[in-house]
Amino acid sequence: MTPAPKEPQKTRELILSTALLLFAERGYFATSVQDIRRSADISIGSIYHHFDSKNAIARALYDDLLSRMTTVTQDAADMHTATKEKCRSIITALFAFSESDPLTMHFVLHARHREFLPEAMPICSTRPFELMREVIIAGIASGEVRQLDPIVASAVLFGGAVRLMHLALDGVLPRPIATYLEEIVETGWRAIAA
Amino acid sequence: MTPAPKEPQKTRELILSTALLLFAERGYFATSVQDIRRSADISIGSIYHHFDSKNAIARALYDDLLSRMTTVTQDAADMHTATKEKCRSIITALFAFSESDPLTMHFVLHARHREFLPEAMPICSTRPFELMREVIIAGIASGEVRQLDPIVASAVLFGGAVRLMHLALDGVLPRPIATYLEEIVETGWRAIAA
DNA sequence: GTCTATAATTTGATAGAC
DNA sequence: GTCTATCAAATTATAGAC
Repeated sequence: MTPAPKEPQKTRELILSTALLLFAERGYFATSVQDIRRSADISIGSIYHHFDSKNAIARALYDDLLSRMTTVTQDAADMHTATKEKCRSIITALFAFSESDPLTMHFVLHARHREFLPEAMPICSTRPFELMREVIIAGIASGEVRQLDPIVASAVLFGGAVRLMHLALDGVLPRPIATYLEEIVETGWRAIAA
Repeated sequence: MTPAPKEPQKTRELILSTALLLFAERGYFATSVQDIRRSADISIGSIYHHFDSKNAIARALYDDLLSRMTTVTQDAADMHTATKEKCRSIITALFAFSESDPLTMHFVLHARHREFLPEAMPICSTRPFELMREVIIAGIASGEVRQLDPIVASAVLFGGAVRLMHLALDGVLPRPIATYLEEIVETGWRAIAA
């Protein structure tokens, strides 16, 4: 049978979504290009037509997810003026993200990006995590947050939330992560509130 | 020149320490048995004499580090009776561990063990992390800790500390991790104290 | 733009001498 | 217990027809 020519953009998307699924499930190194080919039901040639290498697929995924996470975090912070509300909003957005797109969040939180993208910064030095620290620093400046090392304050408040997301993605949370939202925000905030 | 026969235990240790170094540096999949051979300056045959497979090396490392972390955590908790002191003691021990043996801690915190040890539990379900939750649960029962979901309380207190260890291992902490000890314990405790 | 076929390497692992 | 030599399979990537 003749191969049905598909729209080019669709194939590219298919490769990316298939790769994300497999990378999240087994990790980058345990996923071969053959695995992607098989799962997506396309040919090796097609994959290499759209991407230079397996690494380029991971890079495209990484760039995309980082820009999406940055947008989500930035928008969440911009929705409010009070520091506590900014923090709640960010955590809400992250929890929502991790429920609506668990594969992407899994790839963000669990993948050792530097193992296959050597020039990638540690995830905690990327823009979304910087934004969280900036919110805390502004909160300290305005007197809403205690005089703490911003690194410590971030670690407790957002680190606690991130930890919950890890647990959720590992499948060891008894309830949906959204149900922990209020408690984690209130508990974390109590730690750092002025 | 004739190969100098070494004590068997020494070779085994050498293989393990070399593998730990490489696994921590590049990850399990990015490290080949050839890499281990080259780094340890021994032969392939010697490696396969001591271990059945590359996987068996990782398993041995994993079992060892888990039992050491369990001992450290258990001992730290047993040194005190008050919940806050137990928590401080555990975090102190973990920080010390991560400074005295950063490679092992890196392997614990960063490695995606389930990628290469399919039957391994998520790291947060292992004994050391269970112990931390048990301390919190006992603290709630005794009235030292507020009536919180123990998962949330653990995430904020110990998750904050674990987050700092991640930052330290990623090399983005400006000061030695030990200098953050007091602040992270006091801040985390404030979140969950009754 | 998609395909099949295959090249070039590298991988984990084994055999057998010493 | 350590070594060298080697295997079979899998890997990433390319070539070239359609």
